[in-house]
Amino acid sequence: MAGFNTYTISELAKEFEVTTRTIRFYEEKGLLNPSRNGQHRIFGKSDHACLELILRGKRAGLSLEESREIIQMYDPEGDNYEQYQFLLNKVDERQAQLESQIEDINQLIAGLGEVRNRCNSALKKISADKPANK
Amino acid sequence: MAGFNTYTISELAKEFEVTTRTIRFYEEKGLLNPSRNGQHRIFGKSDHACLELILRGKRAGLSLEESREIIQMYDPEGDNYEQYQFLLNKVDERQAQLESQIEDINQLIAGLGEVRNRCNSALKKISADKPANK
DNA sequence: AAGCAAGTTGACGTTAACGTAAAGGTGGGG
DNA sequence: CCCCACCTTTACGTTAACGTCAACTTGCTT
Repeated sequence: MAGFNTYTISELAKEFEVTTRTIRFYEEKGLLNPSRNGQHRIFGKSDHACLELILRGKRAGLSLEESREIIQMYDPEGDNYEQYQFLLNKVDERQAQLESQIEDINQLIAGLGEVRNRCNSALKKISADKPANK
Repeated sequence: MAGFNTYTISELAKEFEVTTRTIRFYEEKGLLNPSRNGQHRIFGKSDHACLELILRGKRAGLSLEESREIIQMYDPEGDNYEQYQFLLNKVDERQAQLESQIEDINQLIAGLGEVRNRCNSALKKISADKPANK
């Protein structure tokens, strides 16, 4: 262990249940920016937050590129009026996409509800055909 | 065109905006089961429904394997009590997974809300520093 | 007959997201 | 001093999900 809000690569790996290879890969892709102590990587609070976001994005079905885009929103490049307006638009776009994704998932769930109904009907019919055990 | 509820490969491709290669690939993987007129594929209503489900699953971030699993739920293999019970469990599992996926997405959206707030604050500050145009 | 659009089967190429093995530096404990 | 656990870089391997030719057949149309 090094400082306070810092992590070694294996600490991060253990906490988020990923391999060290995965973490190095995310760094390669520019999604994490650890500092160095000689050769060794030192991950800070922001790396921790980024990794959390990446993995959440992954569970949500986002690609690393999409997660990177979201990460960049948290850390805007310019600071003038147009930049912020542009960023707000991007935020809205991304939110719309995520919401339409929720719709798709809800439709899948609705479909499963239909399957469940059929199952229950079939089970009822079976137990009606077999009134043996009562 | 052939019959009533049937489609050629390019009709399906056009309707769902995918390539014919994609459709053949899904057949290769056993996700679609077109009948044949000689060499030519003839897709029916169930193929149409499956393709719709596959693409919805894709937008939701599911792999083809996961979509296949869901498809198989619609068309149960056995028909005895245990089979239906087993299927009901699978349905519940999958639904739970989809719901937790929605949670992840909602957290991403919440994060975007934070970004939006920061943006708006920054914009307010900028327009406060520049009361030139009243 | 000739050609063109639409379909077919291989077969190899590509990208993303890592896995996995090789070969080596580095600080502490026995 | 030597081993061990942990870290490093380099590099090739792998899987999913198609893309992209190439080389045909088939049916219609001119």
